[in-house]
Amino acid sequence: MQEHEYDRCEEQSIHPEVVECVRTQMLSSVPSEELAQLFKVLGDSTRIRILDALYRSELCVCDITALLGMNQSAVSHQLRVLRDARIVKSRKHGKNVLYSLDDEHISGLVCMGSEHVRELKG
Amino acid sequence: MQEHEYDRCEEQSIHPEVVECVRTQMLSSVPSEELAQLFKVLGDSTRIRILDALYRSELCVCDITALLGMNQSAVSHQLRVLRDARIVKSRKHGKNVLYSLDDEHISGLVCMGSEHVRELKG
DNA sequence: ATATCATATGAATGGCTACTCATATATAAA
DNA sequence: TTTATATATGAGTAGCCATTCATATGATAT
Repeated sequence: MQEHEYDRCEEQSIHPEVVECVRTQMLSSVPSEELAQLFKVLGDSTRIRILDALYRSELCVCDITALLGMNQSAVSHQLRVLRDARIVKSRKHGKNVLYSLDDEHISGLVCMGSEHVRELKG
Repeated sequence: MQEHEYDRCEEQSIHPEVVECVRTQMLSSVPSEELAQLFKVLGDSTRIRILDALYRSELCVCDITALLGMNQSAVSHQLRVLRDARIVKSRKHGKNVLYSLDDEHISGLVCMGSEHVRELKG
């Protein structure tokens, strides 16, 4: 995250040197589609609430359903999205399926995101 | 993130005590709608690419447009989304408008997210 | 085996959103 | 002032996605 003096702007509409420099760095960098996919999965309040709950305890589907006051089918669909993204994992226990967070990065992301949100208001 | 022994599951479909306990903690917790909104903004590859570029240098709109090889209008629309979420900020410089990241949390989120993505493949 | 309970899933749908096109605004240059 | 350039924005549209409904699967108990 360097500083740039923008005296170059005066002459041309674009600044090919800067653009080329940044382009080079970007190429070896973020796989944007997959990263966006991860954030997309986190970008739904139902899924955030599920993660918020699972952060506090391993829970079965009907518990989550009760917690959120939602349709069981809707919850299962969202759990599938979270499972596919390997954000949560599940294990069978009798008739129940118990869900829990699969990765420490995720709680980190949620914490850091919450901080950002908190600061925007404060 | 406590452990739970799930012997309770046998008798009833739901476990009211656990649910109530988790519910209490959740109430004083994440404002899920706003947090989801933040992640939703990050959940688009065009916007991720813009952030990836701005992480490396302050850039004007036409530079970003050239970098992404996209319609200028599309870029401006996405910059607006990022600006509204206070993820990027802008300043005028002659005819140009220079954009840069507004918040350190964001680069942190992108880094942590990238790590998650990287581990899923590795 | 049958009934019941917990979870998963396919199809249908309404709402949202990223992009395009056309155009407006704003700044600078001639 | 006129012209050109940079950016912003409103309307329109196509594609995506969260939820619901109906149903399937799978496990336990009777």
